[in-house]
Amino acid sequence: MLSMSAANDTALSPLLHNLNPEQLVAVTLPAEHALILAGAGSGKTRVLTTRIAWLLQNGYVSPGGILAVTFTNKAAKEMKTRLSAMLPVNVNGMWIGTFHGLCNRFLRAHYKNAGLPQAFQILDTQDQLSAIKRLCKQHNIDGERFPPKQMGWFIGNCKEEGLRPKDVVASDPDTRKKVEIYQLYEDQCQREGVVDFGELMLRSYELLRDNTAIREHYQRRFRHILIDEFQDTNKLQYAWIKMIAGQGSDGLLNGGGGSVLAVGDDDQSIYAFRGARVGNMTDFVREFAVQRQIKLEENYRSYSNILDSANALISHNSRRLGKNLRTAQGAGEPVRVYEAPSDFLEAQWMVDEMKQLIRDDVERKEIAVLYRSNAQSRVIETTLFNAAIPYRVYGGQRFFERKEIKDALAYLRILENPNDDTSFLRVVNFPARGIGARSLELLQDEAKATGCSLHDAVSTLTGRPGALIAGFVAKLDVLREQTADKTLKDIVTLMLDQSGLLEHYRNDREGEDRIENLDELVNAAESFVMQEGFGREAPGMAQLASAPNALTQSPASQGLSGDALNAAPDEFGDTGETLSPLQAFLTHAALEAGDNMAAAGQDAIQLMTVHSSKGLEFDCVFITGMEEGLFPHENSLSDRDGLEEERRLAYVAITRARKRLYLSHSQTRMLHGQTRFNLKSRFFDELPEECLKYLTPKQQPMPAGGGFGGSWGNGYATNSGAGRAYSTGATASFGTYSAPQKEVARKEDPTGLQKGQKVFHAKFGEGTVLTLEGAGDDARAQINFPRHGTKWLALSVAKLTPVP
DNA sequence: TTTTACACGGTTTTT
DNA sequence: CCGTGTAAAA
Repeated sequence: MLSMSAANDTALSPLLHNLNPEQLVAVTLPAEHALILAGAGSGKTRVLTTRIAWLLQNGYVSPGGILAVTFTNKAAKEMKTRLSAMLPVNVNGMWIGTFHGLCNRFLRAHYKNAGLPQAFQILDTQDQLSAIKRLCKQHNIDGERFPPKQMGWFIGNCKEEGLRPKDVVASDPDTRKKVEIYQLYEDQCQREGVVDFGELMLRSYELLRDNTAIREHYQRRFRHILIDEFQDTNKLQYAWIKMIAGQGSDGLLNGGGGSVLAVGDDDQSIYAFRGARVGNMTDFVREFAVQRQIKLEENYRSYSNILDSANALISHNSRRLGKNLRTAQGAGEPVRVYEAPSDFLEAQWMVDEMKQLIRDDVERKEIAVLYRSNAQSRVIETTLFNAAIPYRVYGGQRFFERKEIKDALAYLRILENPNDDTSFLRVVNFPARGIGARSLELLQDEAKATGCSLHDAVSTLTGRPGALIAGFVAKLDVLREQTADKTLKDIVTLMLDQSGLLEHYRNDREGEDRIENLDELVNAAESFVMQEGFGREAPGMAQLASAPNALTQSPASQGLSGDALNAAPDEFGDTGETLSPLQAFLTHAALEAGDNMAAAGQDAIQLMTVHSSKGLEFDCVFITGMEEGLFPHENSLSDRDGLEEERRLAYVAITRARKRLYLSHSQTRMLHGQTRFNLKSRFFDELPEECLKYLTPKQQPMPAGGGFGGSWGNGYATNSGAGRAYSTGATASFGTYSAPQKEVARKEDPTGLQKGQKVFHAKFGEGTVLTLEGAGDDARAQINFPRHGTKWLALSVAKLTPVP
């Protein structure tokens, strides 16, 4: 069995059926470091899961020897589901999860070594921000010079770079102050027993780095490490992987670590803005001395007109690892290009087109609208709404992030940890109890002076404010007693009642939705208990140990005695320490903010940003707002890396489509209350003509000497004009999409400038006008200066000379 | 303490 | 245009 070759396996194992040659190679790789370049729609997830199943089935590794890391909970869940469909294995016991989820698991198991309380709570971004705000107020830090948001960003970045306050090189006073705040923040978190997302990663990394026994244990244990979406890893995550794989240039390598299989696609790297480093892919190849790179280029998703367009577009990027998608499917339909006079009419056209598609029996959920920025969804939503077409928007507020849910969670957290000051302050006066800012200031001063938590400082306060806060604390203490041996569901119910949250919203005329959500929280608690099997078996780490024969029916199970599943927790004596259901639930809430889709219509048009479309696919895709300044976004135009990321974004968008792809752009667009004139995106020029079909007459290319890019109707320039057309909703009268654009006499702009015109600026030199905005004194122009990038200039201030 | 007014800023996002 | 957040008034 063990000596069986891959070829024989193919014949015998149904696992390997229907894999193409490259996929088969990837799945059956020997135990060595490897990089898989998996193009869009090339069956990446399938390869990853089949690889794990294959390793397990052939007894090359036990379930405990696998470490599989993803970025999103969704991806982790998908992997688990597919894996358990292939093999009778207890996937919940396996180390398959997100970076943060796995770090959490790791830190819980070794909380003592990590210097954390067993029940540490996790701060999400909101919590982190309010913690920083509180800290700044406490220490009289100028919120103007050091905005809390930026501080959060600064702290997060430091952690991603693996830098503690002492490690940050601060040359200027501003940075020194920031580092000081960073240190204060760290102290505060430590004191309150909370960690933010960055801390989960960094603390895990440091523990591995500094504790030889633990490091070597995990290096021995994880024989196969699989990383999904490798192009999205940041510096710290890569360092973490090196550490756990026993592969590093920092003297901590011992060669005994497992094999790393990195799966990624440099062309789909779209998260540089949040710290992702595509460079990790090349670093990985170098530092791990990777011998095998496998390219998965066979695309099973799209027809070739779509694929060729994507290939042509992305070929304009430099510094690629090099990859070209191909398909066995035919050319398919051409990519349709549409130019609208206004964003509103663009939406109108799109809705008309959708109606036709729906008439042709395309399911609504197979139609997706992609846009670069969220602001664009508004017009589309209203148009769809008016047409009574069901739709759903991705990326709204998520369940555990809603205000009322966060309030409820804060109460629960205080029950668990009375020293959680963030949660304390959040709900001490909500619902209102007559505890004002003044009283809280006194309390905070007292706590600061004594160095204790707000909860512990309460007894020192006197007078009416003191009594009120003491009352609040007493109430919670009673509630803590009451809930001590209750089920999670009962705890939540009791809390909702005793805190007065439910009553508060019952008295609120508009509180119905909130009550509904709070009810949903009770349900969530109940189903969480069911899912995790609390009350029957020991939770958390113990669950891991309770699955020695996970592969019960597998022929390989005989080879699994002395399984790493058992070894891990036992060796460190952590199995006895388990999280209470409430603690586990709170962790779950922080780590999985829940569904971020709007209420699920059964069959609805899908609306989302290009970013959130990654990993999804649809029969028909509309990519809207393909305009200069929007896509590529103006903020990304200044440097080449920015532009290349925009191009990858467009590549991701295009490769979402299976059968039919529409690209549309509009001459005018309402943005920030002003009508903007946009040129069509440069990306159009990078697509192969033979794959395209113009639904509107093609714009004239911009003459080399500057000049004028296309025409726009002045009639759409005013708000009222667009507004009127909008409210009539007279779809029949919008015959614009087949009719050629009216050639409107070009009115001389009062500023004397036109788009595409070359101008001269004393400082920036010669440039081209990209966008004109506003009028009179507010008039601004976006100008691209080849030497200095793209600038926004106020025309009333900047001295510009037109160049012929 | 709650309500109302004005200023400000506005890519992309997961954990 | 439109939501957020802080400052002033009821």
